[in-house]
Amino acid sequence: MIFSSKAEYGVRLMVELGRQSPAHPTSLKAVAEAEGLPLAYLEQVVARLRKAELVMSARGAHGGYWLARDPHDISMDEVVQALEGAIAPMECFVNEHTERVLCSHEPDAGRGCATKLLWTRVQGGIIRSLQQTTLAELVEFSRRGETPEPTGTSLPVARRSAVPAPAPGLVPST
Amino acid sequence: MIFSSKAEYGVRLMVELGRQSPAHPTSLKAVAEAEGLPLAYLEQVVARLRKAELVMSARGAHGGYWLARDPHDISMDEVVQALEGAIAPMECFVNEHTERVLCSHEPDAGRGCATKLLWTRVQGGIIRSLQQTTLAELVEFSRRGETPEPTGTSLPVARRSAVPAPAPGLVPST
DNA sequence: CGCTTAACCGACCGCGCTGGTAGGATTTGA
DNA sequence: TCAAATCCTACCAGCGCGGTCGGTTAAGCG
Repeated sequence: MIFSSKAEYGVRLMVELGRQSPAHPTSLKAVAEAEGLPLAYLEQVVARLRKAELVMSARGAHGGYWLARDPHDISMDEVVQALEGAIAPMECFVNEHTERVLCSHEPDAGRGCATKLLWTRVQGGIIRSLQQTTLAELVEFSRRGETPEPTGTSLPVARRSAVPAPAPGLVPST
Repeated sequence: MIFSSKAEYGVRLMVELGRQSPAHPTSLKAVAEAEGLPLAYLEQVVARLRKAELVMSARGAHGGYWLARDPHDISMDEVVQALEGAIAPMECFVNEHTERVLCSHEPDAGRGCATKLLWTRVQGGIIRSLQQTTLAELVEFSRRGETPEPTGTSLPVARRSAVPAPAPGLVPST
């Protein structure tokens, strides 16, 4: 799997906060009950969002969390990165050293590294998808149960068939 | 990380086979030595490619492996899928049931699932990147050490700046 | 025929990460 | 002073990853 539960829970938490008015803080307990998630684990998740300054917090009774910025100004690549760490297709993209997998992705002897080309394209595809989605979109989507534009923030959609359909048979083996 | 070493090794193996003339089989040992990979582990990797009918094999002395099809007709999403299994951002995309992470991605009560929208877009981004890359491209890239078109199979490249640069600061925390 | 090469197969295994839980300390409002 | 909440650290079981090992079968060669 590409993303861990931290990403799932964290995004849901952000959406939940986005659904609230930013005036009053929302307690984690409320979110945990609304989404059916373990409270103690949510604490770890929200800590990452706080360190990334995506949410703010108030302690004590009637404390809680709220979005640090307008949902329209929060792109999901920030959120996912805060939760998951670096978005990289292979280990060597983030840790040049200290890795197990044998990887000669350095530009060795002028010969191009074919796999690095591939992974770089994939990384670009992922990051673009995340950057083009704002938290506001997800909040709105969670309100209506309907399908908005399938991709892109507010780009001229038009050519829907350019996307070759999210893979016809992409959930088979293993 | 998104991909495991199986993907890395498997893709390298496919590129290596693509560099050979398809007439005579290449032994795993030769590939292992050329790429500096553990032979015994490569066996497991190539077994997946064989089951997916991407490579063919001959046993016995002077046996080995070769590509089952022309590199131009092999898109990398087939290869990666054979190696990694389903390309899914979250567990529930592949196993509707039998999962640990709490995930209510079913269309529950008409309310849209915001995270599923996001993960679907990401999945689309990945799969598009993989589909648009052919093995032939990687083989050619491994011959010349130079950078060809940064993305797209053989599309009119032109607008390179359409890609918002593979993330400026996307390798920080964790 | 026997030797060598190499594909094929299945069992095993250490390590690190994931997905939590437990318990407490601190801050704030009532 | 009590309750509600954030905050922080430590701990833990399970399992997937990245291999290794040993053996079997099949084909070429002298």
